[in-house]
Amino acid sequence: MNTAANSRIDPATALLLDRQFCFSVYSASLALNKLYRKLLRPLGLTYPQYLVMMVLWERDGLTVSEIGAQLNLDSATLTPLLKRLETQQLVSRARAAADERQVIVSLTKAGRALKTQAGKVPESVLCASACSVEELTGLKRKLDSVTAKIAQSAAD
Amino acid sequence: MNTAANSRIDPATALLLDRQFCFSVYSASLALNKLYRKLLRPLGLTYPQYLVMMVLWERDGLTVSEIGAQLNLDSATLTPLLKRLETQQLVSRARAAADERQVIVSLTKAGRALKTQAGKVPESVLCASACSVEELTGLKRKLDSVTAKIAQSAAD
DNA sequence: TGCTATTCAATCGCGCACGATCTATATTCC
DNA sequence: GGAATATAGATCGTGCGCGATTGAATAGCA
Repeated sequence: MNTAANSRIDPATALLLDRQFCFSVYSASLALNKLYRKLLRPLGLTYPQYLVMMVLWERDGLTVSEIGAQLNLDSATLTPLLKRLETQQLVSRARAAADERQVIVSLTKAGRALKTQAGKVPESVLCASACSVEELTGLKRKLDSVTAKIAQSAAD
Repeated sequence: MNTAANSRIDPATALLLDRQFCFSVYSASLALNKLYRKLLRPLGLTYPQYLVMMVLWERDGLTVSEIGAQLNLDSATLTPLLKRLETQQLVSRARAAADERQVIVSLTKAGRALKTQAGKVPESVLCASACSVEELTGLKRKLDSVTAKIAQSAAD
């Protein structure tokens, strides 16, 4: 299907072309991170911490694995992050009674309260992008489909 | 222009919408990183190291700042990374005679030789994406334009 | 010329990501 | 019930990113 297109690539320019798309994603990610750093500083959150909080705002009392499944992160990343949120009194962690292997992560009152403060963040980001919701949605869909393919290739 | 669209956003769904686009970029970046980790393992490089090598393959003998300008990275990130490349004997670092503040980064013979080995990487990534060059180019262009806006907002 | 301001790289501290390993609990199957 | 297996989290080591600071070299200017 795209074999014709692929096979026509000049190896010399490929080292540039390749850099362009992947590097774009890489740069976009770093730029977003910087923007979020600025926007989230008042809340005392990093972007990954904000992601975890969003997951919990949507549904409280999840296990570490359940959070990880939504964010594609494993316990090696989440455990320390959750401990930091716990130190900030935004969440509490407790072993599940039914299955002592699991740790249930729950929002504290302060954690729930933070949701209100976070309300302005999405609008700020949207505004910073100078894009319409439709544009971003379209871009997201395409990006997601590429990510799915990439993730599959990375897996095996 | 998109003010109308922006002002119509329901704050409750915004916390989801927002996550969708930015989270897509974030996830794409992590997924690409994992793919590159696999592809670059034989070369002994990480993705950021590979980026630096690509910059040098294109033009050798740059200063740390010049490399940083192309990759949007500063010396706090690059200095340790370059030291690791130096340890691997892929680059050498030397203070510039003309301006002792600058450090010139040069490819070693092994560093230059690595370019050949890296030749297959871009094709592998393109293949993994299951996209045509045209699709990726289009996606890149849109992403870059958003990134430029985001970076500007993050700056001030 | 001398003094200040700027620039460049290095360093420090912190927080991700993640491959690999470890421990404790739960499940399975005999 | 008990041994083998599987699962959930925690831990360890390494490598980014980056805000903030430092130290050295240069540029600029009175």
